[in-house]
Amino acid sequence: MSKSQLGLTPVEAVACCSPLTREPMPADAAERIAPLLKAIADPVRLRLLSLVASHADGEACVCDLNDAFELSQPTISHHLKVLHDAGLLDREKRGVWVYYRVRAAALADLATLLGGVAA
Amino acid sequence: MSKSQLGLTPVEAVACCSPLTREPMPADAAERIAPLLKAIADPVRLRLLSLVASHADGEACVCDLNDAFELSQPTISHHLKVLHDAGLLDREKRGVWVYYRVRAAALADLATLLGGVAA
DNA sequence: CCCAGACATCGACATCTGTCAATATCGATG
DNA sequence: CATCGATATTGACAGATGTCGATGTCTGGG
Repeated sequence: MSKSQLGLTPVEAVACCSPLTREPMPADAAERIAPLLKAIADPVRLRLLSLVASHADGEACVCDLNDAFELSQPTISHHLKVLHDAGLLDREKRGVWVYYRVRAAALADLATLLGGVAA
Repeated sequence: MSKSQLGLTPVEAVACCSPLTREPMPADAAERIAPLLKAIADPVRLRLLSLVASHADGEACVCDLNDAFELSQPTISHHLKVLHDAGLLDREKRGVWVYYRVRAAALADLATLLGGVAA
């Protein structure tokens, strides 16, 4: 609970604090952005993103991705799903194989946003 | 386990895959970066970072930060510790009060790195 | 020297997360 | 249509994470 609800007069606001020079990130924006960051805040998923982006034509099939890690196939599939659900990877099935592609715009937006916080 | 350990000759490499056009992020880099992303992948910590950066002189005292959330003081203290341990916030005690300041360079590095993944 | 206030640490708890083995689904092929 | 290979889904489990109340540690003032 905030001190301002204790019936103090405004004048009693303590002197330790500096004023705001701009509006901080609103709570709803933070709630919207945090899941995207959670999606990439894992070493395996970071490498998956980078690996997909490093393939010719910007796309990679799952069999390539599986072989790049010492992890079970379901685990890689799970990480790909997390990235896809977050909107960071596009998914396309062609015949037996599934190809993933990086949504560059989404990543770029995140990068811009981070730069903006530091300003 | 990778297919290449099953005794297949190299020629049998399946045809579903496209080649790499650049080196993907190395595992050790991913292990180093992921903790930084984990640190900011939380709505409260995102708002804390933004709130500190939005204060005059780029610093804010904890009392200001506590009042901005409907969370207990230990919880805010915990989040500040996470950000500080990650190297994203500097901490300075002046008298009774503690002031936090954003390490802009660290955030900028992260932003650059994200932009680089999409490339 | 003791007290009050600012902040951190501790211990506990519910929830979320990463991982695997087992199994299901789906498309090509004989 | 029976089967095989490529991916996805499910269920289970250990460990990490966010939150709180209680308590500890400083620092300045009486």
